[in-house]
Amino acid sequence: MKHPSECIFFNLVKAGKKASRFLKNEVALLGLTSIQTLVILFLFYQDEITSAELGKRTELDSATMAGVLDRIENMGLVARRPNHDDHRAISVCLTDEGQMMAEKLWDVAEKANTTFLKKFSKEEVVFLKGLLNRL
Amino acid sequence: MKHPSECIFFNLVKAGKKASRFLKNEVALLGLTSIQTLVILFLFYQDEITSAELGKRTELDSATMAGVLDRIENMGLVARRPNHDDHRAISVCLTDEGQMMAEKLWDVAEKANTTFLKKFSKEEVVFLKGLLNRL
DNA sequence: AAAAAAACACTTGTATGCAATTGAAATATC
DNA sequence: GATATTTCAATTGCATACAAGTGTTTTTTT
Repeated sequence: MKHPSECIFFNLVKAGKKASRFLKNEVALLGLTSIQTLVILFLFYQDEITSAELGKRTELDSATMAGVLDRIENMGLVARRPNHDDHRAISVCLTDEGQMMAEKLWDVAEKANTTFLKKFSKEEVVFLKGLLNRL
Repeated sequence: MKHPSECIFFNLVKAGKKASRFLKNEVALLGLTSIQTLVILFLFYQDEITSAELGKRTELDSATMAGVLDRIENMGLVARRPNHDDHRAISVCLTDEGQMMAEKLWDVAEKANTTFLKKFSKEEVVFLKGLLNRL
């Protein structure tokens, strides 16, 4: 390593920030952040899961998840419901408003993916995602 | 996009977090975070630069930079010195203690890079870095 | 030279990111 | 069946991330 800019940790953190900023700008009109968007997209794919399960899928720990849920719950997009199978757990559910928001977010996210990856060929995208998933 | 886990923003944010956590664990013994480490490595490569210049190189905005510098300055690793060419600016300099720390950090970072990328061939690493830099 | 615009470092406020801890409930062990 | 361990959701404390704004100094424009 001859220069810190060759450090893989720097490269990956930088790329993550760039991605987060880009998505944030795309969803800013809807009043959400990039992380709130990702949480809602995962709920849109599968609803009524526990906070722990949602945390595993989105890669958010329970401390961060609590805050994110507080905020999107206050916006009326999700609801915390008691879980009858396990009294320690909660079920996180999209409200009707949350469902409508999720549909909009899905469209925005798909377009943003395309725009963000415009310069890359399909093969490059597949290769990039494959490498990232192996980290 | 059939599943939110295919979203490039999710992939990149996740990879950035994984990288940050890995480096953080490697440098934890030295009492530093991953971002503090990267800032010191950039200073080790070129010392006595302004906060703005350091921010450009490390991709930290001035608000974040102020906090990071406060902390590593309190540890005695860097010093803020007046800039005689531009009275608005400051010069950020490694102290003697900071120099010694930087040498240790460089070694740790090099080893961590190797460990983190163990599964990947040289060609894959070059390709990955190339793709990340084009984002 | 005077006025306007830009750059520099910093602060504030809000949103993650994460280690460590808490209290309650479920599971494992004995 | 009583006890120990684990799991769940949440909180606290500290470290980024970043938009917006401040006061000071420099540069540009007129």
